[in-house]
Amino acid sequence: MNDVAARAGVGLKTVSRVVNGEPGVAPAMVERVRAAIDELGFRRNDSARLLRQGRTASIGLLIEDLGDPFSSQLGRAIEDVARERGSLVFTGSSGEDPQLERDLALTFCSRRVDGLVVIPSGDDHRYLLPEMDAGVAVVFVDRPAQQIEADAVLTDNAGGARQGVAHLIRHGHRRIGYLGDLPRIHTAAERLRGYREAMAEAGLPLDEAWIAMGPTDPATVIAEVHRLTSSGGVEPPVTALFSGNNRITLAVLRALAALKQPPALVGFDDLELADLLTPGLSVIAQDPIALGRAAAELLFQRLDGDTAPHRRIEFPTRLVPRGSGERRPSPPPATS
Amino acid sequence: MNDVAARAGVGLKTVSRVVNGEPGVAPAMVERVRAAIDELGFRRNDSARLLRQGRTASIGLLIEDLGDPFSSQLGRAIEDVARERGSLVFTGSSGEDPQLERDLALTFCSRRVDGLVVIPSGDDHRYLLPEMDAGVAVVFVDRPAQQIEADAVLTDNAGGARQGVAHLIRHGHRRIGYLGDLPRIHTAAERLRGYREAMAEAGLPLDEAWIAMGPTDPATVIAEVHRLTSSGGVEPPVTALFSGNNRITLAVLRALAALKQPPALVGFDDLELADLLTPGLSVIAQDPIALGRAAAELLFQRLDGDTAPHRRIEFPTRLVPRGSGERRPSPPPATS
DNA sequence: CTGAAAGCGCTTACAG
DNA sequence: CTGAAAGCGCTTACAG
Repeated sequence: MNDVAARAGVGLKTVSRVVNGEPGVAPAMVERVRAAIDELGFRRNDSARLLRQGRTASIGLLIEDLGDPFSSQLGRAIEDVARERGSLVFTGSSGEDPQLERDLALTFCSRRVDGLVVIPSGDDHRYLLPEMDAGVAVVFVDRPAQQIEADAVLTDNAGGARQGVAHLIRHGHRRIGYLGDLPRIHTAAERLRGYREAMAEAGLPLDEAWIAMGPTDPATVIAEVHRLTSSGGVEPPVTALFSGNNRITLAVLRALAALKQPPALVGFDDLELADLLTPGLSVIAQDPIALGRAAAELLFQRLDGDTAPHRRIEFPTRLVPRGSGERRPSPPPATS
Repeated sequence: MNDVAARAGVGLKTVSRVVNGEPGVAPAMVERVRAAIDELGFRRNDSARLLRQGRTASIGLLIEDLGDPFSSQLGRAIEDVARERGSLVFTGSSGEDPQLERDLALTFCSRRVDGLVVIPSGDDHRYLLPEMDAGVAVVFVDRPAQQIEADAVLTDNAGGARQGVAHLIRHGHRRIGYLGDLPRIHTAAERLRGYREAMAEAGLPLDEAWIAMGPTDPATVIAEVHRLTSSGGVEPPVTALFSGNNRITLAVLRALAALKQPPALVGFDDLELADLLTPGLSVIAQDPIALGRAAAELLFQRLDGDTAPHRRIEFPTRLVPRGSGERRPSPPPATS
């Protein structure tokens, strides 16, 4: 900018005015400055500008894995809102690692992002308190903050699981297996709660052996499916399964493909090809785009000065019956 | 930092030394500065630091749609490399809109990102020349730059399509339909070329009516599938289809689900549930993670000062036979 | 309508 | 081992 001013033979402030389209500059001056800008190929350095203005017009998005469809659709929605608000977004994948989540969050804060949208992995977010006190707006999505009070945009996880399990019960199932993620993950715990509630509401007994909360790698999930559905495992086998997230559902589908009489199945989270399977996959769908939009809008509301108490927004789920969840129970092999 | 210096009763530079862990500070001083930092809750402002250092330790990632699995997996790979290099990444979805691509790219450049990784939508990237001259490193992925010379990391699109179509020919097909994206998109044009080459190599005649390059919304694709495969459309109907990308493949699968005698199908790009369909979906798979890694690594090589001529890296595709592409031709309805 | 001075929060290049 | 001065590229608050 200095160079432009020198070249045009004007003051620095005049260049600044022209660059920012501020009024009150003589047309001849504007012309001279414009020419100098073109000759020098000048472009305003927004980082310097924002440093002086005391904000960065950027937000940080902390997700589990950018490569996961749920996260990336949520991210896209946030990106869109940010653009409407003239903000740029930094993304960072924590890979379900609390330490990495913390490092990334603090790195973003060191860059002085205006705000943070986070799908948390960790179970203690007190490390964010100093940052929030310093004025960084923070909104949690998909899972709430732990150990601190903060805005949260969530799916009704318990309600969704209850809805899915009730659907299976309505189709005649009494022994229903549940495959979920580690219970330390909030969504996993909530969904398990929904399963228990649905069973209790229907007055059905529940055998703890029907519940598998654990690592969700395909091998483990497949082994659990076998334990739940074939003789040699739980006795009598379950006639239906509820799977707690899309990764688990994928593994369950692969396990069921090998069975002659597969149990009924409802999965939490929709999958792209779910309607093209035989039978179609019945799911409890959540809406990552709605979650992302709501989170970003809440964040910008806070940045606009909204200091109302922390909000907790909850989105309902949607049951999508496609076949797999409407299969009737087959009599247990032992009795047939 | 000024406040910390005042509080600790030391010079600004001493605080800077402690904060950055530079050697040569008396232990007692370090202690005093540390204490002041804790009391004030001070955190270094990296944006200011980087402004002084003349770089931003951030790169821009310009993709078509963060919500698309191909883009987001590629993005995740770039994120990982960037983290290894101490860089943060801004993401922006251009939504296949050249104007938006340009706006986003220039916005990133105004923030003075060190480099740009771009999956281009537009057909003229001369707007980037001034930025590249100013020192911004740019690497194109998935599609090459247009009208300018630049580094590019690509998939062997023509080779992949040729491989897929040859696979169909090997299984007895002679009339093969091709459903692709708009030919102005580089990958679409290349894949069509591969189709033509495979047909020519096999000495098969090719009817231009077998080719549908156009909008890829589901309704249009489904209509084209009907035109190609049912009587009343091309005569005689094709016995196999090659679909040019994952979005098209999805629509084709939905159209085929309604047919009693579906044609064989090979799709470009893999899909998550492809192996669970009946029959399994045969695909030409590309590797978004390898593309992303290679692009990011090339970018950082450039940032490290590598000034070798522009490079063009091409990754091979992989044919994954799963059933749909191995179906033999059924005799055309007219002859049966 | 125009511009010189001070400052955003840091680091660089020096001097002591 | 320590720190005062200048500067990164802009804007803010003023004075003319």
